[in-house]
Amino acid sequence: MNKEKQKKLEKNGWKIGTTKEFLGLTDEEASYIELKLKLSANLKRVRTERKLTQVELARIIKSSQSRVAKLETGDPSVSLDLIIRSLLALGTSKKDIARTISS
Amino acid sequence: MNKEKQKKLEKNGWKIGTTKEFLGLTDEEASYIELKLKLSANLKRVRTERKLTQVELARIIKSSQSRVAKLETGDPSVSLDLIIRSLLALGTSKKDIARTISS
DNA sequence: TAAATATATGTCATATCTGACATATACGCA
DNA sequence: TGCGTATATGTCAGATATGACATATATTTA
Repeated sequence: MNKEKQKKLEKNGWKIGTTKEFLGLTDEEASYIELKLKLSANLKRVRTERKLTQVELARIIKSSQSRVAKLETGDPSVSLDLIIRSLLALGTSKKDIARTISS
Repeated sequence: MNKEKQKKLEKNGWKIGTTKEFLGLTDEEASYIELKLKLSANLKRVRTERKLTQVELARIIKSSQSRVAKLETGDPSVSLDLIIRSLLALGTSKKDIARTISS
């Protein structure tokens, strides 16, 4: 996949028009990235709601603080698998995950 | 993660009690696997509805027939990322994906 | 303000996922 | 039955994701 495009995408809040057309993403690519970003944002929301630090979450999911940071900032190196597993580890229900996806 | 457990899980239709307790999975593991299996089954459903062969789907997602077979049989070697991307490539909406997840 | 705490970024060796290939099995249908 | 077509399974080299670490940058607290 296209790491560079996604990296760019995550940084520009100043765009004119959609980032999708700016970067020339296909519909699938755009949807996929959008999905990941939504779930990442949700993960951060859930963690902070639970008043956990990134270090604490890292312990729970048996990872590291740096990876949690990457999870939450939508770093292109993180997989949907890890995002979903982290959400599940925090007790997020399937219904909530579904809600986030279709929102 | 635990490939062997999942591999077992996918084969036994004859279990007594839940596979989860039989295999000693944690709640997160069980939910995660269940999620993947649901989405895999959905992918197969969508493909056959569209009257596509595995070879044709493989072309669309730029993969191979064998990987498509693995996608659809819930092989432990396939990621959620690939399942989701395949569904998106077939035009499945986020709403539909969400429905599958919370079903 | 400074120090403490939390989060972000960069890098890397290793683990896991990937497409591709060979080959096996299943399912028609003549 | 055998033959054509579709799907499943096994393997592997190369690609991508991973946890861990160092370190930079925010953010909070005294």
